[in-house]
Amino acid sequence: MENNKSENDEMEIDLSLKLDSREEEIEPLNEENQSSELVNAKTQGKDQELSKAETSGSSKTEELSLLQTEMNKMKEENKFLRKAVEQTMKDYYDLQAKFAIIHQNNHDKDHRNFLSLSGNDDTTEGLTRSPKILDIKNRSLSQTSQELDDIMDGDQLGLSLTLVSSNSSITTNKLVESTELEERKEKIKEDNAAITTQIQNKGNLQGGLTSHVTTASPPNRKARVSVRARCESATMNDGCQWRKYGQKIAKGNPCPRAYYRCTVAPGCPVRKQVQRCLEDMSILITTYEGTHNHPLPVGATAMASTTSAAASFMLVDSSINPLLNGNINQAVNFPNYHNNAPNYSHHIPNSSSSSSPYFSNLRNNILNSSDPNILLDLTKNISNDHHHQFPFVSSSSNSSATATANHLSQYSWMPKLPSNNYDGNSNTIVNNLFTGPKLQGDHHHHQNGSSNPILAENMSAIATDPKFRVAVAAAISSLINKDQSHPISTTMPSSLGDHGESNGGSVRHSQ
DNA sequence: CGAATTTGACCCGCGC
DNA sequence: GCGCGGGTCAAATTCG
Repeated sequence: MENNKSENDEMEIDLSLKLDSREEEIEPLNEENQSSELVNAKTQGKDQELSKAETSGSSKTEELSLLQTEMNKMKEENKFLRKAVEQTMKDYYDLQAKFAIIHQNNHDKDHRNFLSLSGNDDTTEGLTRSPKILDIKNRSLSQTSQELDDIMDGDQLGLSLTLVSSNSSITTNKLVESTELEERKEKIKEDNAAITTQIQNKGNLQGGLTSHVTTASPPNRKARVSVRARCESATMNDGCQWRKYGQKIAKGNPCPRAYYRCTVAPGCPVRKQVQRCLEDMSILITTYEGTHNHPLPVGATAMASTTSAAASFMLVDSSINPLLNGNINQAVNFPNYHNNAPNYSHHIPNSSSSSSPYFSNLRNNILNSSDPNILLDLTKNISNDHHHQFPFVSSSSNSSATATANHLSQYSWMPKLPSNNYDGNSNTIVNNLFTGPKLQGDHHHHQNGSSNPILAENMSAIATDPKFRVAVAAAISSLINKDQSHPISTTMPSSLGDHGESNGGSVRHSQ
C-alpha cells in the first residue's frame, strides 16, 4: 500500500508540473522524471502532497490534472495531425496541377514515341534533324540473366538506347520532389485512384536514378511497348509463358495478329500481340501491354517488363535526378558499370548545354502524349540505308500496331550515330550486336588493334541470333525496371534457349 | 483425356 | 444510330 501511495504522489507532482507548462512544447515524461530538480521536488513535497490528498478534496484536483494532461496531449496530437493534413493537401494539389497539365496536353494526339535499340554508327542525319534523341550508353547489360552475364562479363559491350519522340513543342514540367515526398505522393495517388508506378532500378541504380511512371491516363489507355525483332518462329521468346487466346486479321496487314496472355501466374494482366511485318515477313512485331503481377523468371524479366521499363525510361524525372538536367549521360549510365563505361556524352549533340530542356521536353512529351506506344526496334537496318531519316510520323496515322507496322515498313529508320563519335571497341560490339551478318564485313574497320578477335567473333555470332538481340534489349528494359514489387525469381531457365510460349506447356489456365 | 489452339461470335469504343 | 475495327470470349478442334 505504501508503495502505491508513493507512486500516486509522484504522479501528482508530475502532472502539476505539466500544467504549469502546458502552452509550451511538452517534453517527454521520462525526461522530466530524469531531471534532478524534479526528483528533489518529489521527495521534498512528498509529505505535503500526502497530507493534501488525505485531507482536502484531492480527488478533484487529481481529476482536473488528468483532464488537463489529456487535453494537452490532444492538442499536441491535433497539431501533428494538422501538419499531416496540410502536407497531404499540399501534395494533393500538386498532383492535381500535374494532372491538369497532362490533360491539357492530351490534345496532341500525334505523339509517337520510339524507343530504339541500335548499334548503328551513322545517325548523323537523325541526330541533327531531331533534337529529341536520348542516347543511353551502357556497357555490361547483364544482371538480369545469367546468360547475359556470362556473355558480357568483362567485355566491352556498349549498347545504345535511342529514344525518339516526334513531338517538338512541349511544355516543361517542373517536378520538384524529395524522396519522402515521393512516398507520400504514392499514398495520395492511391487514395485518389491515380495510377502510379514507382520504378526503381535494382542495385545498379543505387546512385539515385529512380524512375517514376505516372500514368495519368484513363484506365483504358495502357502504355504499350512494341518490339520489332527478326524472328523466324511464331513468336519471340521472352522467357514468359503465354497462351494464345485469339487471332485476327487486322486492317492493313494480311498477316494475322495473334493475341497472347501471360500464363505465368493466374490473373496476370499482361497481354501481347504478335504480328508479322507486312513488308518484311522475317520481322516480328510484338506488342506488350500491362505489367506482370508476379515474380518474373530471370529470362523473362527483361522483355516481360518492357512496358513499364520503357515507360519509366522515358519518364525519368529530371528534377528528382539533378543529373538529368546537367548531363544525360551521367544520369543514365548505370553506376555499376561506371568503372568501365566510357564517356558517352559526346553521342548526344550538345549534351552538356542543351540536354536539360531536351530531355525534359522529351519526357514531358511522352508523359503528356495520349499515345503511350513505344517501339523498341531490334532489327538493325540490314539494308544499310543511310539516307532515310527517322520517320517523324504524321498525325494521320493511328496508334495501332498495324499502323506501327506500316510505318516501320515504310522507313528504314534506324538511328545512325555518327561514326566519328564512336570510340573504338565497345561500339564495334554494339554494331555487331545489332547489325547482323551482312554488316559484319562492312564495319570490320571499327575493330581497332586492341580488340579481342575471339571476343569479336563470339559477339558476331551472338549478334546474329535474333533471340539474343531480344534478350539484350530485354535486359536493358529490365535494368530500368528492376524495381517493381516483383522479386526476380531465379528458377527459370534462360530465355535464350527455349520458347516461352506455353505450347505444350504444363501451366493450367482458366479463362 | 487433359491442355492448348483455332476460329467464329460477340462486345465495345470510335468516327461519321 | 450505324458501321467499322480492335479486342476478347468460348465452343470446337487439335495435339501430345
